[in-house]
Amino acid sequence: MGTEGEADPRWQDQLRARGYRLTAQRQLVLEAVGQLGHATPEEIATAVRRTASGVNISTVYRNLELLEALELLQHTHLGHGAPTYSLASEHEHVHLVCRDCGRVDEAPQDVAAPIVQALAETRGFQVDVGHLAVFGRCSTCATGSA
Amino acid sequence: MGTEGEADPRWQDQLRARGYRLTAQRQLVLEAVGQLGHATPEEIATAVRRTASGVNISTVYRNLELLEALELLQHTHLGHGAPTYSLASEHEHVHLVCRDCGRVDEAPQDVAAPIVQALAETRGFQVDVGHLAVFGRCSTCATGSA
DNA sequence: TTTAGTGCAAATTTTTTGCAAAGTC
DNA sequence: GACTTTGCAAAAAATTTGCACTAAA
Repeated sequence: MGTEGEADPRWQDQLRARGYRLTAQRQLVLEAVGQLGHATPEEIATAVRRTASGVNISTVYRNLELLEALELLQHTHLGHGAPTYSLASEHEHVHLVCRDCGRVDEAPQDVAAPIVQALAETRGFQVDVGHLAVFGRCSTCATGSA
Repeated sequence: MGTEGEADPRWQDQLRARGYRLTAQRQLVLEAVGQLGHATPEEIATAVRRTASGVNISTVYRNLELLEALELLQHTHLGHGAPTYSLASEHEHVHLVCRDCGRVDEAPQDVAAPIVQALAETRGFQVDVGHLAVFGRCSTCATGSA
């Protein structure tokens, strides 16, 4: 593992190869997602604006959609209505969402191997591990109460 | 397994015991959720209105919230922004969401047993199996294309 | 009768869209 | 220069809230 919060350096070529253009906003959105980890569009917009003021929220939305279509990003529904985005290259893990404190932790994808295999064998269902969100209570909250 | 689309018959007492009242709208919402399976607030409202015209969407929202607080219902985030509700008593299964056709299938919770155990042991994380949504491609979509 | 619940309409919040101006290739 | 992308403002969706009225207990 060497990539921490960094997207595949060739993403700019991927963009151009498909006729899209490289813009500052796009770079910033991708960077912000890489740095933030799991972030909602709103959070991403805020982060982006810390660098370049005046980047519009709709631009963030449009770029998140584009970057996801290019498979540079992926989104998962972790909390309530808020979708959270992260780099596709970092998505090879399982999300652990604590329903009490709301914190999002990560676990290596091999913990999911048994369920992946079981579903593939019994029903031919191909699990997208990067999208796997597991809800429950983290150790901190579990020991704290009940 | 005997309960299909039916809530615990004592739910009315549970309501009253906590000082809430039994209303037609509440009954209808609970029934609709039981019949629909995985349904968004909008779908539930539509279903309810087939029986009693004129039930307001905000009433549906308020009752979903209440019934969930009473643990008669539970919601999960399966698709995009839409939370889907189902009876708590039927929630003892894993949701399989196909990212191509969008269909939601169910698998018995034991397929999740290994991951539940692994997370409990390695990190003390208590998985809420009823909330587990697994994304991927169903057998139909998987064989159809690539 | 007392207090909770409903309907309705208005306010929020979140996301999308149209279009002229600015930017990239 | 041609064609994308952006910013802005307005439009849509999706939820939530305030309040007078209705209804359950």
